[in-house]
Amino acid sequence: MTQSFTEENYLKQIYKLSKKSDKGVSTNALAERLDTKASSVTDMIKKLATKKLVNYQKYQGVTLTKKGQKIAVDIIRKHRLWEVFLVNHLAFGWDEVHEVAEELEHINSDTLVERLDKFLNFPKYDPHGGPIPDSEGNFPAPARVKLDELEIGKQTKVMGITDHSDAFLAHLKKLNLELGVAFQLKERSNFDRSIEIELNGKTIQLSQEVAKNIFVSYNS
Amino acid sequence: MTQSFTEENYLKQIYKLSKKSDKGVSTNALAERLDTKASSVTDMIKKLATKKLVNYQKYQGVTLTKKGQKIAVDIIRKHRLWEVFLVNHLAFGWDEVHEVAEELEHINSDTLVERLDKFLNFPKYDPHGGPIPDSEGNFPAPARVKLDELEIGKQTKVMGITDHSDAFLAHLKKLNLELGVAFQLKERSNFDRSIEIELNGKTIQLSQEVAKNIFVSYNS
DNA sequence: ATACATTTTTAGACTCGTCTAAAAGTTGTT
DNA sequence: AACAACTTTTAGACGAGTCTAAAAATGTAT
Repeated sequence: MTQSFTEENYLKQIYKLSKKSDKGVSTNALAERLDTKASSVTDMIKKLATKKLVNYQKYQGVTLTKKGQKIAVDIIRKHRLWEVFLVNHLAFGWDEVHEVAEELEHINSDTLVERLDKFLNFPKYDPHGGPIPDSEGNFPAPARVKLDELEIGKQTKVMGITDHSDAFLAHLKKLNLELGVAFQLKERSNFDRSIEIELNGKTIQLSQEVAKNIFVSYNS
Repeated sequence: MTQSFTEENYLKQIYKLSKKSDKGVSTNALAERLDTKASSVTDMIKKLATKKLVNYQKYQGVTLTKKGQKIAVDIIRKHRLWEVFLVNHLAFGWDEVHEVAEELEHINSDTLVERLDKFLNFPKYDPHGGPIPDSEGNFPAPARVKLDELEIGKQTKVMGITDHSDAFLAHLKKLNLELGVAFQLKERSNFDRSIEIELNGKTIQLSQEVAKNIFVSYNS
């Protein structure tokens, strides 16, 4: 069975949104991400459900089946491999890359993907730090990135720090930011690159200085 | 203005077919190439005509406008550049390449194409010998290929010979195969690679031995 | 030059993915 | 538990690209 460009985009977005919470993905959330209307989303979800790519019950949101998940992960694999190619070999900046990769990820050829992977030397992470799944769909351990460079919106976890001074440790302690603590990056100021994170329902501000010294996991 | 995947394929095929003769391209020929029905072709041609990409009068076949031609040549450029990439860098065989390039040629990014061109070192010919137009749409001089390696169906011209013996020259003379003579390659036997060409309305058989010693132009 | 064969176009219908407007279901508040 | 607010689904329509069947135009014989 084969999917259209459009179906693939739905599956990819369902995948991404279902990482953010463990409930089914809502119609509205999907509509917003795909820049379309809720009614269109309902239609497409029904279609994907008949293809056994998603689990769906009216009003209850949607989740991917094993089959649907495999396809979604495969698209992410392709997307990230192409990003590596564009940045490492075609001199694209990490910020120019996304749009083009968005098109390339739908090219359909297993041979192409495997040979590209080999050509790129089997990279584990894309230029943004995103882990690249292998052809079986297994992700490598999440990459560590500086919190200062994390993408807005990411759900993440404290993996380590670079500054081990007592002052810094004390500062973190006061904020309850210990190793392994999970939180979400909400905003980054254009002015001073200070950030706002949400931890246990509380919103906390961090300066760029602090953010630079914290390593967090970069998840898919 | 932007074109769909499908429109681009129509333009490309119209371009290719109009090289074969100087009349307008017929609806049926196009239908066969695009693996669709004549009625569908008529519909699409009307649409392309309103977009000023083709010249069209009912029952009189179709030709490309300047605009349409530019788009077609651009797609050929992309197709051939990707072929070079696949063969030279991803270890594809020249025969595995076409299908994938057929998809890649529709990726839409000028930046991508120009950087790919640079990465590949501005190649002039693709792995089959097809000339690669520059970004302005200008083709380099046609490549010379051995007649033994020319694709079936190609309209071509004698560009040179490698065997200069009297016997060979006499043989060619008898067949009217002189420098500059135009003809079309009709068939190649799977058994002994002898070929059949059409020259001035006459069909002529040539052994592989002869074909190997004749250079012909490889046109777009 | 008329009749037959072939090519091309039209007419109407279908699928895919989308939309708007309205109905139905869910959630939160009091 | 009932109302309001929001979310989701349904119903009906549309554009793109395709199809079949039939009509119109063109080409080819004799």
